[in-house]
Amino acid sequence: MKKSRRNPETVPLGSTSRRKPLRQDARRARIEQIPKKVIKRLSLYLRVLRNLEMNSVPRVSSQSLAESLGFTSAQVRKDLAYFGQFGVPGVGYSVSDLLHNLEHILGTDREVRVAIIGAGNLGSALMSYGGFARHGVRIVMAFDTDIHKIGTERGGVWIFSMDSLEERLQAAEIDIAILTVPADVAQDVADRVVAAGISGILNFVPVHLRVPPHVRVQYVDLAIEIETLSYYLR
Amino acid sequence: MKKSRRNPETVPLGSTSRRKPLRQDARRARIEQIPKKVIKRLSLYLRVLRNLEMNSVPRVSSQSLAESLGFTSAQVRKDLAYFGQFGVPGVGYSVSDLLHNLEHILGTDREVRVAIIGAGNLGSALMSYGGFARHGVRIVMAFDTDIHKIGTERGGVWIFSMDSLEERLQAAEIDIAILTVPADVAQDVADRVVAAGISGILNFVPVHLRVPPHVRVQYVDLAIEIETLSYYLR
DNA sequence: TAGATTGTTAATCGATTAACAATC
DNA sequence: TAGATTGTTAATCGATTAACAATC
Repeated sequence: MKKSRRNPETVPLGSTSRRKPLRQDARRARIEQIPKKVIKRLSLYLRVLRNLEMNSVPRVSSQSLAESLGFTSAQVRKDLAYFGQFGVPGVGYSVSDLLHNLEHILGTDREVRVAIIGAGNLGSALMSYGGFARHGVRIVMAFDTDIHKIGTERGGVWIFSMDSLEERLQAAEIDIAILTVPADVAQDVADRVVAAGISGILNFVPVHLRVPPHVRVQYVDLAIEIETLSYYLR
Repeated sequence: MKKSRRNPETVPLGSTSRRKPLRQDARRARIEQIPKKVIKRLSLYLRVLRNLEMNSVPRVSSQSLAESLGFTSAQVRKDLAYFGQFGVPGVGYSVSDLLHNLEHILGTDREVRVAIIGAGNLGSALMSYGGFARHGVRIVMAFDTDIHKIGTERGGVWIFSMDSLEERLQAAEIDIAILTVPADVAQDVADRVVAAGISGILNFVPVHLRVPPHVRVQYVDLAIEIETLSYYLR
């Protein structure tokens, strides 16, 4: 016997009452380890959906979502299928429904609190960078060793001494640390951040960090991006 | 009959006379399309090799190269095999030989000339960012529309008017454009840059760029990195 | 020589795409 | 109803790893 493809209480497009079963799906999904590539694409879908919502577009198909990012429609549907059923056959997806569902899955429906460690060129540029706010990301504080920077602020973000790192990270309930420190201290700083209970690091330092398995590190290495491009020049 | 695994005129470790056959290999490789992931790892190997050379380490095995980056030794050997034979069985790789070979393959043995389009927070941080120089990357010029910024410099890089974009990119023989402009003009700027003959773009703007097939775009999307991390927080 | 490590093949693993019944 | 589009399975494609003969 074939199992039904949708919950019995079928809900009309635009309703939010499908949210409860989804959470369960999401939890199950998390256990069977979703590929990181899928998560990245989810975040890209979210960006498109936000644009569509801003333009008051009510519905979107996997086809058009895919086209605006250069993917295939099958990939969009497969990615979403990891987490549940969000569309209506023959109709497509409700933009605002899918948007909220994806935000919930990614955890950006609540505030994500980040701290920037190292207020050099890159660090302080990020402090003033406006692109985070609309993704529910809040830069709460920054740290540096330079006595001239400590106690000042940039883009509304205060810079504290590295001496107070652990206690402030904990008190401020920081979720993610952005590392923009010199290469020779990166591992030490990472160790301290992890010891303070942080489990997500965005690392701009060109150094491979050794961290415990529960800690996630995302690398952003500008020189390597350029070097990769360089290969393809003729 | 089995074909010999190495050139007849076997050269001792440390010699550079193996370079000529390599170029041929590299060219063949380029035709049968190397995966981009391989190119990225090549660049990571290069980083480790530079550290080893700085510490006067003469030789390295695929095993130790892999360990310092969290890869497997098989992957290191497989990646290198796309481009030729660089090691000596039972001995390993000459650090300086492999380093120079990889630089040649990636094209960072010659100067890579880049321009930064958009001298906002991020753009001007990159202008002062020191991390590029040791990779043979030279930030030659920057562009902006702000009359107050035009004619000034930052980190030794001059800011020019966007009006002169095409002619200056060409005159200065720019290889790669770094895009740090507002989202709503990103596609327009990309079109102009491409029309000026640029075929490599490093894009910091959270917008999917539509470019001709010969143009390579690398995306660096900070908000998406954070959103991806956010998913993994508990 | 004995031990170590490469380059390469085959086996495995994982991700993408095509295709289509189910559904609106 | 006819047309459109989903969710999902199976087929394809690609990337990683294990294993080992060849080599130093």
